[in-house]
Amino acid sequence: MKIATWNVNSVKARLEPALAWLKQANPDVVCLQEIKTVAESFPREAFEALGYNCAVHGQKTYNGVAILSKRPLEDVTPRLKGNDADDQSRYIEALVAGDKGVLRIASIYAPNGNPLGTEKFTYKLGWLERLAAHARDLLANEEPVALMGDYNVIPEDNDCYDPRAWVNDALFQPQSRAALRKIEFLGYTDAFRARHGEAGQYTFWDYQAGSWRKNQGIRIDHILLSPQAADRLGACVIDREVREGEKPSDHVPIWCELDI
DNA sequence: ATGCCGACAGGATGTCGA
Repeated sequence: MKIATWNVNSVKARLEPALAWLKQANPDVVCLQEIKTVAESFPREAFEALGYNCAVHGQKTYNGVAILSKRPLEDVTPRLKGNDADDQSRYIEALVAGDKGVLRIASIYAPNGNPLGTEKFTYKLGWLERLAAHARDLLANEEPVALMGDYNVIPEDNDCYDPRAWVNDALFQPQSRAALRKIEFLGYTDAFRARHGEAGQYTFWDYQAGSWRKNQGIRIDHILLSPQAADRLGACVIDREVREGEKPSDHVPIWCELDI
């Protein structure tokens, strides 16, 4: 099956480009982030017309995540456990069947965390800690799992155009990178890095300062696979040409093939 | 220096993103 993730930066503002990309890329499952709308206003019919079922954990104005799937979505679980007071919609998980097995898949929108020295950064680190705890619990099931989305973490120096430009940014702090690395050390595989060693492969380019034109991007959208999923990994590709289209998101889709 | 751009809510312009 082909699974993808894309921070669309408003599903309503991105509806036409999203539908065009879905028709062309034809993924079986898509995780969306920053849909910026409540479930009642999610443009469900437009996606259903392309054959997708929709699981939505929405929020007004900010955040919001969803999973689209051609096969039915079972065991749909919104919210990341570990803090009942957290009312930001940043996580939804579901179970989806493939031809050869079942995949547990999560759409993740980790907090940005800027500026440093504020509760926003503390919240980011706490959220990633909760994600790691949940990721660890999922490993006990020994099933294929894909935790995919906008982690808001630049893993390595070669995942940004200039490390010096990011040293004071929450996305590049040692604590943020350690939080992502902790999930990998549990046994999860960065699908893109498993298939590509080259530097300068980005999933986000800021709208400002001509970042896209100058290819000054960062790689912050990640597909993390449990061992049972990583064993079935095929290609992993960043659809960077989507950034060239009309009214683009500042993120582009990234997808992989799983033999499931 | 910390805007530049874009989306949102609301009906001007402040907040947020990364």
